[in-house]
Amino acid sequence: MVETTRRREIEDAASSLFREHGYSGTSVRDIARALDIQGASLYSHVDSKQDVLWSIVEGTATRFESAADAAIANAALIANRGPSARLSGLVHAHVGVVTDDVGRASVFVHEWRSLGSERRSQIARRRDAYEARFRTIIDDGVEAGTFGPTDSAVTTAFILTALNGLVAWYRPDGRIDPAALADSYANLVLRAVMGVPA
Amino acid sequence: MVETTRRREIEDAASSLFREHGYSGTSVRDIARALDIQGASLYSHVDSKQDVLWSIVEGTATRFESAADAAIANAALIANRGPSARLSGLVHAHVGVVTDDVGRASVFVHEWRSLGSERRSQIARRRDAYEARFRTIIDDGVEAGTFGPTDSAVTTAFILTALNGLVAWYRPDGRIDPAALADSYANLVLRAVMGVPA
DNA sequence: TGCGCTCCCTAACGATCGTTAGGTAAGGGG
DNA sequence: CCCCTTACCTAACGATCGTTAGGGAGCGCA
Repeated sequence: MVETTRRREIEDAASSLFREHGYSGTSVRDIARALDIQGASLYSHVDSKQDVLWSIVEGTATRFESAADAAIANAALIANRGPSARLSGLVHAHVGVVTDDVGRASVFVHEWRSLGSERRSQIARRRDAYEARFRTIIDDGVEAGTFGPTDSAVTTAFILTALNGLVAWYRPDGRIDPAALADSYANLVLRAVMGVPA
Repeated sequence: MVETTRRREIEDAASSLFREHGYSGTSVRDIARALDIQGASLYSHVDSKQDVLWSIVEGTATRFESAADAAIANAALIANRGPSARLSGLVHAHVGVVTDDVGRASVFVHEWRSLGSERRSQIARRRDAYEARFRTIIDDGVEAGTFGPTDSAVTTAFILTALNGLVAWYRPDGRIDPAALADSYANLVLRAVMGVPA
């Protein structure tokens, strides 16, 4: 029930199981088996299965928000950075959070639907606010003429789903360096929003 | 057990339930309730719950493949179409399949992991082949100098996850016309792959 | 009229689900 | 030495899971 090392191990095991089989495809006994204990023993550390999901989702949401905050603060520090640099910063931040812990990021992206309705709508609101950061920058860029004219809602959705799609294929033991990946993704995103189409 | 109208109604109901709650989050009795019959009555039309999932996934895989085939055949017909036009055709085809039936497309994208291992790996193979069509065109474009230099594996993953991300937010009753959406997405993809970064 | 076919029913099966109750063994601090 | 805490156990609960068995109502065709 308290925050211990064991609690983190439980959430780590749950993250990779939730990622692979989904929340409802994973039983409490599955999580316990990954830790070599009995299903009922989990309840010494955890209030409920929902409680575990919530910890993972809430914590990851906060990590995304903090990373975006830092990126924006950093852009403000180096004064007068344009929409391109700010968008690039957001992309780097987002990719960084994903590559830092793909399991938890994947659960955040896909399994928040399994939350109870109050918590689910809280996450939905925070997601909308997060998405608005991207859309605002895009609107700014379009207005300034830095970016080509677009439907900013569609463009934002395109970009964010592409970023979140990382959780579907990124593997930390793969051949791709996280920093290089963030650069590639930032370039793809920037080219997509900049002017002059085909 | 045979292909009837009822069978299609079952798969339609199952698609939207699988989309909303996932395969293992949806019970046979849930599907039946959507059709106002008893859970056990489904088994007059269906061999198993897995059978329903397989029909949806397999059928949708075929629709994606056919649409891509048609797009490529069309590009070959109008001789000498370059990588840009061919990539644009693939994007239009993909978006068309998604907007045509978001429920089934969503199940295809997310729930194929719930298939048994033989069927799951069959779908994985067909997905790889489908993805290769995109990557081949991108490689061609890079070689021809039409597209900017990139890691084509990363770029392909970026594009395909962005396209598949449509199932997360597209609503057929929304304000967005499917044809206009396909155009927007094709433009975003083309700009992303074309040269001259930020 | 009667036969078969389609569609759906109730009842029940064994398994598994999340969760609770109550107990035990080990270790550290008074 | 005793006590408290931490970490785990076994056993069991009621609910729900996918699925099967067997039967009945309605319709079309002989």
